[in-house]
Amino acid sequence: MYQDQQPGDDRHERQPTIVDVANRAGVAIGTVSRHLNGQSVRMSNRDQIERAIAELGYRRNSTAVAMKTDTSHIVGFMVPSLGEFHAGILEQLTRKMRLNGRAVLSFCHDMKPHLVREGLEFFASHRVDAVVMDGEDVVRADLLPYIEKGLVVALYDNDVEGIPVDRVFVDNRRASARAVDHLIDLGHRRVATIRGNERDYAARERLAGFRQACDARGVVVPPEYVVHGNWGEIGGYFGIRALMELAEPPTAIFSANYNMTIGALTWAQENGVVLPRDLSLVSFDDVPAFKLHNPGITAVEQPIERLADTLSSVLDARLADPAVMGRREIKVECNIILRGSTGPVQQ
Amino acid sequence: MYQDQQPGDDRHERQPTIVDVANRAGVAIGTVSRHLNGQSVRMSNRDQIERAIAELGYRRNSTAVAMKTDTSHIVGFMVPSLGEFHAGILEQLTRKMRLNGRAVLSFCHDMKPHLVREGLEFFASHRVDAVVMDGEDVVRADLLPYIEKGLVVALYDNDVEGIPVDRVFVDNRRASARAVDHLIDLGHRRVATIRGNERDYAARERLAGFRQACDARGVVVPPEYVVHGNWGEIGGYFGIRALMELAEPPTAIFSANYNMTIGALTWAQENGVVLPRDLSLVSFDDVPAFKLHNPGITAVEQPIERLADTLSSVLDARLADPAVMGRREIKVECNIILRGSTGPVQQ
DNA sequence: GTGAAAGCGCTAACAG
DNA sequence: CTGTTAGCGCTTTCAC
Repeated sequence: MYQDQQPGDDRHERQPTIVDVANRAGVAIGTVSRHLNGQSVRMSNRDQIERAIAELGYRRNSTAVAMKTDTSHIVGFMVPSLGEFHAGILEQLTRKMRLNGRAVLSFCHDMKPHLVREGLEFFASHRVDAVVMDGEDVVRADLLPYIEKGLVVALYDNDVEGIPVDRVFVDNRRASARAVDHLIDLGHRRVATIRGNERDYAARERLAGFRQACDARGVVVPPEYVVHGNWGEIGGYFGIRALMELAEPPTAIFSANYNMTIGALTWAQENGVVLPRDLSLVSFDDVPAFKLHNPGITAVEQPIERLADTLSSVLDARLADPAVMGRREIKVECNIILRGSTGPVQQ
Repeated sequence: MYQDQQPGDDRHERQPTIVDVANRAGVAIGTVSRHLNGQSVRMSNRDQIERAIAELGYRRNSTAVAMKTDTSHIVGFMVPSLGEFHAGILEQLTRKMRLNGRAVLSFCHDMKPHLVREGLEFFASHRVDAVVMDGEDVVRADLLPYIEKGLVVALYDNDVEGIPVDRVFVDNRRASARAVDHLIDLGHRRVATIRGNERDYAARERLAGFRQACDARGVVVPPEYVVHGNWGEIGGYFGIRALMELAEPPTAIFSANYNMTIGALTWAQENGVVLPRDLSLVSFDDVPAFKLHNPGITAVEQPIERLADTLSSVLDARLADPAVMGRREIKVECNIILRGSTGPVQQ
């Protein structure tokens, strides 16, 4: 049934182990292990070991290490999907983690509860050192038991309240307020927003920022100036339409994310609304397409690299000593990139 | 120095193991293991085991399994960076792999040889089932030893010739030829290209497609109509400039990737070149920004989902039986998305 | 079917 | 410093 095990067979010939190295170097495996882990070893032995390793082509079996030490040097990354923002975070996270010898295992849950469970289960059973995730609402119920079992998790982008984890967010509220301030500075008084899904923390914060800026400057916002875009492109498309078909349409719009902005732009283009003459538009999230667009889109830029940096240092600290410090919540600031889509109010 | 180990301490209380389950269920660990692996077990035992698992909150330790079986159910994914294309592949790959209980571990090598070595080393030592990677030229030298040691790898996007691995590409040549055909159909005779880095297989193929289409239609391509864009945005920017400042500038350009197209578009915008009146432009790679651009950019769409699908079935087959089948090279077709950036030649 | 037992490759005591 | 040894949690013989 099975092929004969010819010597020199194409199948894996057993990889050399620490035992082989020890034998060849004429020392005990303990010594090899110590050397491998950077502890000091008599110099002559060190050379012997190095030599044996090179000759054998020995490569440490990290699964064995993981099993023994209960740390895998892998961190899990769980997101709904890998659009520009999350992909950017993943890329930077990968870079940062690599400095501590860790790699990132990714999982997309597509907003489906059974998939978040499956992913969490995978992570936990593979003993990832930690998991970083977008705090979608769908994860709340499932997350808690893992955390109680000792899983280290860090949330970003979105919050799930009431669970004891570290958090790294952008200062959604402040950045939104500043973006809206910019609109008001330009003389706009009829300013509207296309908002994200209300069950998301980020959406609530961005809306709060919008309101805060308007209130502070005495700009009143009629209820019909707040439309739901539900984070998506079509939401943006119909959102702007609802706004522009009002008897008294806004002269400026704050769109709470990239996708909705794309939708809004599409509608504007189709309907001959020219920016910034007929309408000023500012978007949360900056993406390459906005720079290229004519006119360029004024946008709130999330500092992806800093987010990933922060995430990774929070995790490093937490992993170095899981118990010592209280839960942290860090907010990082955004930049506002001024481009041509916003201009003085006309009239 | 250390905290007292209070019972109920916040630190990990030892997770239940298969032994605990066996004890609680009153069977031997072998029986539990068999049940866990889907082999048949006496029904009464099955129930006992299930029960014990539930009560204990037992979770299989995949690192132990990995060590024992020498398969981790993890596949490595190595790319230079996570731009739109690679991120898309990763996302789909994640989805596909999940169906077979695998997850994807990613690593960005930033085109630095020492990082590709580090990544490969990480993958190998963690005993990934396979690695899928963009066949960048930088990996060639390092890859071979791993393959000889039995590492399963699949290449996509770009080739590294002369190594025994599976390959999944887009039909770069054919797709390019079709895109250029479209230009010629529109009456263009002065057609130029901004090409990618010549050490890359994809760049060579796309150029070959360009040439092939021109030759077939009797369109002669003067040497100065082939400019090097080196895959990047600035390459595209200066590439189009070189072309348009020619005494006899082209009336149509085929840009060999997304980044160079962005650069070209930027220059065109800055210099009052309006598409498609003054110039027709077709790009390899389709990205969201192209749909939004005014006019929309005619582009070759790489079928990301199909690529990932194919990659994952090739790997499934290979992993099911590493020896049985010869190396495979699969080419998948692209779609050409016609938009407003290409039009009949003017004059 | 099942239980007992032998490891997988490694780390971390432990005694020297 | 070093060698020896006891496991980590699991799969997989091997008898029964």
